[in-house]
Amino acid sequence: MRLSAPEKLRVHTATIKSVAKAAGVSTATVSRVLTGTDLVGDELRERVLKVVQKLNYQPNRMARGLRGGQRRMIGVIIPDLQNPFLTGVVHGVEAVLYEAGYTLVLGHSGGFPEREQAHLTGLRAEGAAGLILVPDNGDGANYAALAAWEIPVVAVDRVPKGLKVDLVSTDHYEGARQAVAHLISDGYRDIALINGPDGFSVTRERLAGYREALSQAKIPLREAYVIHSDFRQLGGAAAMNQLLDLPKPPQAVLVGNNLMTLGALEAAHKRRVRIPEDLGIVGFDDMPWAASLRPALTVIAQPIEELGRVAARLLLDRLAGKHRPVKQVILPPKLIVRASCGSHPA
Amino acid sequence: MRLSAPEKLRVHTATIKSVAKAAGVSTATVSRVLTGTDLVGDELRERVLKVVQKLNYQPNRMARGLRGGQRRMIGVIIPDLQNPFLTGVVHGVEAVLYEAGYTLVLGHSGGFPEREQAHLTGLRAEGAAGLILVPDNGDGANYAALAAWEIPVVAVDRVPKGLKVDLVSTDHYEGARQAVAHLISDGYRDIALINGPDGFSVTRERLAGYREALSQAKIPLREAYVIHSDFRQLGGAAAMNQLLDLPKPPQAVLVGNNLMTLGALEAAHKRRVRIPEDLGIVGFDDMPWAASLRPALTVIAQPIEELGRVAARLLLDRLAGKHRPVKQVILPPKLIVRASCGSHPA
DNA sequence: ATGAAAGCGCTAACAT
DNA sequence: ATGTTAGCGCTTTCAT
Repeated sequence: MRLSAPEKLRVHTATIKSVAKAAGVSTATVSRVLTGTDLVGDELRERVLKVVQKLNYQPNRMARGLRGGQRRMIGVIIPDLQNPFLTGVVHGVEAVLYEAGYTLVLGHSGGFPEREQAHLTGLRAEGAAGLILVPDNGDGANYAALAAWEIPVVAVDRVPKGLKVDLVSTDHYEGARQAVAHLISDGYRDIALINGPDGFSVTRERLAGYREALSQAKIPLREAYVIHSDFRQLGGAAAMNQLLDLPKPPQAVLVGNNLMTLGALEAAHKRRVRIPEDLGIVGFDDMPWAASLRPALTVIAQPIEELGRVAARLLLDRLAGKHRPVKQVILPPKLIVRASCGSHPA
Repeated sequence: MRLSAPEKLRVHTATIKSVAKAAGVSTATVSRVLTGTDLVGDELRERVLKVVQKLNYQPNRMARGLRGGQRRMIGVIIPDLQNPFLTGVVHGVEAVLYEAGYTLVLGHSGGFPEREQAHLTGLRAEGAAGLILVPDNGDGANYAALAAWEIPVVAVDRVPKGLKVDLVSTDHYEGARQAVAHLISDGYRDIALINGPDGFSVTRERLAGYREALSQAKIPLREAYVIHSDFRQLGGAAAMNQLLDLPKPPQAVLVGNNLMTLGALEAAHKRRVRIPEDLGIVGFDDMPWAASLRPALTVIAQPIEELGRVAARLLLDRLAGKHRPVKQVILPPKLIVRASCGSHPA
């Protein structure tokens, strides 16, 4: 698709040339005034500034970038714009990046590897200085090109397949272990796990934590109690239904993210399961609505914004030219006990 | 802040020149092959494509844009990245824009007018082809510059001060009217409104709808029942507390957005107010968690993604060069009755 | 301290 | 059908 009138569409904007002419100086002087790279006499500086003001002149970033200048743009790619965990991370990233004078460009893949790819190549063409990535569940082919493209990359929450980069993540193993241990101490024994999709690092780690807590309490693991869902609300509901349809339904469930928890809760309500009497629930992520749910939700809270802030700082370090080995920062989760699980009448 | 080693940082990337040399053709031929503007002989085309592949060449968008080419980037600015209503709108925008081959660059102001300003000038420098804007509550000074900058702009949800542009919005007047009328039909008479901040168009319209419904039922409006809050969770809680502290607290409340509703609900729970027996609640926006709240929430649902889609289409029209007068598209809201209001024992 | 001029990577007008 | 070249708006030597 081409624009209909490419020529006419050109907006008449002030350029460095028009400013120079109006101020009666050379373009170099204007550039110097604006970038502050070199001293300019007070009189000329004044004149230039005045004209810039009057013409509402704004240097063209493309032209600037072209001349080999510093790139001040950071790409951030997340799989889902509507997942509050992810937007929370972005919020943290931005707080730090903005402070450091970088612009953030946000892309999201919506679960389509080709979109992630499109954003990747787009950001490259746009000259992004660095990349913060919450990897989607592709086969890693996406990242092959990224490896060749030598800009700093930091991954958040999940390990990108086939890419050796810095990683910031919560300790999902410990989170799952704590949650299940808490449920056990409440008297629940038949405990299920609604986990993320197969293939994610988070998914593996949570499963490991779940196993550990069970084995610690000498409770055998039942395959039917571990379900792989899709991080989405509908998936959570489907998983819960599947569990409740079992000949021997679980007494408690640990759900692997915020949206799936919402779905699971809804499904339980529909079937008139009483929580926490008939079924205890612990969810991952403490969301603004967690306390207002029916019943108020016990959660494993991740330090969401901190994940983003740390990721941004790691990137800034690399951007500053620090060469150090690839690093993993693992932040601790926190159990927040509310009303969705309680003493089980075992 | 300057990068420490600007020179060394330049990533060695294939350019059109290196491709041309490697393929033994001129740069013009490479350009022609890649843009498809002109026919190129099969043999050369083959050769070029092969080299492009091998060198993993990616045309530099900045250089392209600089040459007066079409701009394919659309800026989207929202006040709050963490408000699911807003991310829902962006989702709708993107669906359409992506289809049309545009890239979306997302910025958010976080309630700071200077950040909105920064994004505006940034997008301008970056050469954005158009802008979709959910205005923040500034004094309109931000948009003065925007008016001079002659690119298409579409506003969503709120009327930007001092800017005459296309607008897409829900019928907030009708939404508020319906909600209050429903509460009245349920037997509630003392009905409060937790509204948005003063100065927003939405705020005015909802107040008008609220007034209309009351006057229709011949219920006098009480000033103390109308509270201006801030669209955030804490604000909603504070407003609810203020209402419940009144000598004569309301029997029902209409809350002006999703996050404030969460806060209001939490505050009511803390004070052990029974809903809907003691207090009926209707909230704006149907969110994924609305049905799982305690109690399930009656809401005025906005066609969130549709708002975004329509906005994107309006922008695409203008981008295609269609000149038509400024237009307002007002979409209908929908009342969804759940359990947070019910027959009131009047 | 200031100006002239080269050149960033690319496309398009002009040659051939 | 292909190559040569000018120039997009800017920064940055290199002169002066």
